[in-house]
Amino acid sequence: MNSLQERNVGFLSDQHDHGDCVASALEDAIAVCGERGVRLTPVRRRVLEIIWQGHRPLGAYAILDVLSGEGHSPAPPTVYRALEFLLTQGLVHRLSSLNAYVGCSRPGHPGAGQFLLCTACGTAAELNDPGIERAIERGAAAEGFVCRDHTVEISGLCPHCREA
Amino acid sequence: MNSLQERNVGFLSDQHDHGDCVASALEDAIAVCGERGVRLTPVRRRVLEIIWQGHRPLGAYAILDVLSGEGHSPAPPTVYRALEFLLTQGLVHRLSSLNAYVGCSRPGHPGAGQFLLCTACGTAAELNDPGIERAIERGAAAEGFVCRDHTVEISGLCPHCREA
DNA sequence: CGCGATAAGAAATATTATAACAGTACGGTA
DNA sequence: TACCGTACTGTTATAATATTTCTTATCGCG
Repeated sequence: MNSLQERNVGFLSDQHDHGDCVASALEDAIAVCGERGVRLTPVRRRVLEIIWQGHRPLGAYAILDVLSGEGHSPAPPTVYRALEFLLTQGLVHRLSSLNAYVGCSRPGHPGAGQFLLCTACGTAAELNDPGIERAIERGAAAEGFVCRDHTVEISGLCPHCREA
Repeated sequence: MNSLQERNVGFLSDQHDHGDCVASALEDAIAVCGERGVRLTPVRRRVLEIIWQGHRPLGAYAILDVLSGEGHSPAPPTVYRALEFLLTQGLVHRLSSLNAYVGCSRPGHPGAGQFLLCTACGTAAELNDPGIERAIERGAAAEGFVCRDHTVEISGLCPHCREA
């Protein structure tokens, strides 16, 4: 299995089975939480699964709707708390330009990642590009700025949509 | 005057007078709008001034509050419409990680810019770093992605706050 | 079991943003 | 100048996103 390795969430080679993708994301999450002694409770786990169902970023209320269709009808704080936990553990990312959430391609790893957001089909791909990170670090340092975190969200057309 | 040149909004050499800064931003805006045949109406102009009062990003409702304290009490759409205009004309930027707006350092120029956001004092500095832009373009291209726009918001500590 | 800590439920509300429609001011033209 | 069409603003209502607060339940552990 690919425990704790980088999951492919790019555009170029996503010929994988989607169910597998969710399943392995979940395995990683269980492993990460186990190691850290934090609890991947049913709600948190279910929210993570829902987020991993697609490569499309999901809003908190979209997640809420899915949960509601399943019998539970939790209130917003339940979802936001689950998301906060998942963010803290590095299992999901928040895309602030979309107010939406996606699974993290490197569960449990630190670092922010960069995102390619297709405006046509709505998919998101995560990069962890050292070149971009270096350039940012360098640009910040030139201003005497100490970098703690970054948001890099690139919108445009994915390889599939640019042709259509 | 510095008509249409790049305004310094960095941390390193902001020893300028703040009133001048607002005034010259306004001059630039008037020039840009004049050239383009679009109207910098009183509301739009006032919103732009309010945004330029500080290096701190301002939320739409904060702008609304300032306007309310001045006798007008416009409703939210008035402010959002002014902001939309200013965004379209390249006179302000929106920081999506903060849901807030700042003046653009290169009024009227295309391009997204990158932002250094100090979590301690709340100031924002704009970069237009070709190195970062190249790295992003390159990273996107490697995934076959066509870049249309980008959001780069770096949070951390500015030179003043890192010492304190 | 019983205790302390962590998580979830529930209600209300805050914050950010937009839709829809009515009225007003502006700029061009005759 | 009077008219007309467009662009701008006012107003009301509401949507979408997120948080506060307090209560109740569950978990892990001694």
